[in-house]
Amino acid sequence: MKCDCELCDLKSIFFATIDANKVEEYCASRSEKKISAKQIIIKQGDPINEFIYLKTGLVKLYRETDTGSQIISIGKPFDFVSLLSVFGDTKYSYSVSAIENSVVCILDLNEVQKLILENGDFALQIIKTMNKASDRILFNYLDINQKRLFGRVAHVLIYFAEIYKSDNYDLPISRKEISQLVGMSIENVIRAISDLRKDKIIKAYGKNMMILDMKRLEQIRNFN
Amino acid sequence: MKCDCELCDLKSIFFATIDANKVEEYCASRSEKKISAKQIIIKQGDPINEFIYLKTGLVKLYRETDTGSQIISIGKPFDFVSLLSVFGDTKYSYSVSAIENSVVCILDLNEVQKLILENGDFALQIIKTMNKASDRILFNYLDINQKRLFGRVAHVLIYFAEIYKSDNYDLPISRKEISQLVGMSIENVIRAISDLRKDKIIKAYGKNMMILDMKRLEQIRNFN
DNA sequence: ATCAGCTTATGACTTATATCATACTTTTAT
DNA sequence: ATAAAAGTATGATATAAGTCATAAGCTGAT
Repeated sequence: MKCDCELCDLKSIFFATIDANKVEEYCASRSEKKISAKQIIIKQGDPINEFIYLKTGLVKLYRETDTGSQIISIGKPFDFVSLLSVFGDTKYSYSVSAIENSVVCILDLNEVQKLILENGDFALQIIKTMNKASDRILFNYLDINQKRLFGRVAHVLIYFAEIYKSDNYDLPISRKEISQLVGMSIENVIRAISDLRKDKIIKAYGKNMMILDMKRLEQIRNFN
Repeated sequence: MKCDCELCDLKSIFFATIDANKVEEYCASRSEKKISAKQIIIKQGDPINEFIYLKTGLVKLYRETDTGSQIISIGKPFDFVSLLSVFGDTKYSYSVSAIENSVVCILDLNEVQKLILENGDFALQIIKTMNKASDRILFNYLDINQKRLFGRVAHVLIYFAEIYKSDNYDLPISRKEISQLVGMSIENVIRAISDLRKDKIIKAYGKNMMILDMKRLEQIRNFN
């Protein structure tokens, strides 16, 4: 199997840090797995022995708590989905499931560790990439937490508009999942979406989402 | 300057991964800096060119936002205080200041990077340590966010009891800082502490904090 | 084709938290 | 030593969010 993803961070790191002939070797050792929407990729409590990143699709990182499910982050193509605790723990403390049909690339964790041990350039690049990624998750969380209901919902709607690079897209997650992502009750999330619709800031029909007034939506995100 | 901290993670990593004669070299190249309480160690926006960890004392990692100051985490001895974004960004996106008189160890970031490039064992250990540390910050944050006012305040009081390994300690931070740490208003944090005192779960006089009924406080943390 | 179960939706009501006002205490600066 | 500023404290009130109840619309399994 060849590494043929144009934008793959890991491939970029491979090519930037490993001899060309060895790259093939690593690329060949990886495996690809198709995951259909709603299927689980990583289960909280499972032993960590793979290094997984997302090739195409969309996934959610979440954890089960006494009070329900809490979504930690949405994983986009080329995100390291096994990012959290992959090198720091032996068991996953969170789950990952596909919210769209997805393809993940799977490398043996030992192989990646061996590469880190043997190749300093690779190690440094991995550190940089992971550091950046975990920062993004944390600061995104800190940002959301500063906001109130409407700001949080607006944040999510704009977030997906950026992922899909369009103001008209199909929401990949349910209202309930939005509520788990922003930490508000499902009823209030639905109400907020309804109100935004009534104010003609969005057009929302079921999963279909159309942002009619991005300026105002951004204001709501920034000031609510 | 020698590395003489019994529990220093970095020293442990040095000794576990570097030739004994080279360890001395790295230990010598580091510098120690005394920071008195309330002094700033890292300022949001500053360029990142040092790798800093805490030798003694206590620090807070925080960031300034439109709505005020948000405390991200409390740094304990041997925590990497420049953990976030140190390898992933060029400028600090948060500040660090001492909440007790502290001593930090400072290494040149280039030296650490060189070490990562040259020494795979060192690289892997650093990745593991940092991965673990940033996980702890994120999951602590996720935990707090599941709780309501009383649970959050109880969480903080128990947190410091664990740091000081005692049920009777002086709070290193003000009520206001607790409010910035748990994301609730200062008045309600004060009220919660007052109520816990009235219920004889704690004895709080100014900064002095004495946990009288740890069982109940833990219950409050876990179920509120 | 139909029923069960989930999602979306909305209203009524409750509760948690924020905000405002005020007072007293402690710390800091001059 | 004293004034100013910051921290602690508490009550009253406003507001945001949660919860409960109910219903209509989808979706998936049999």
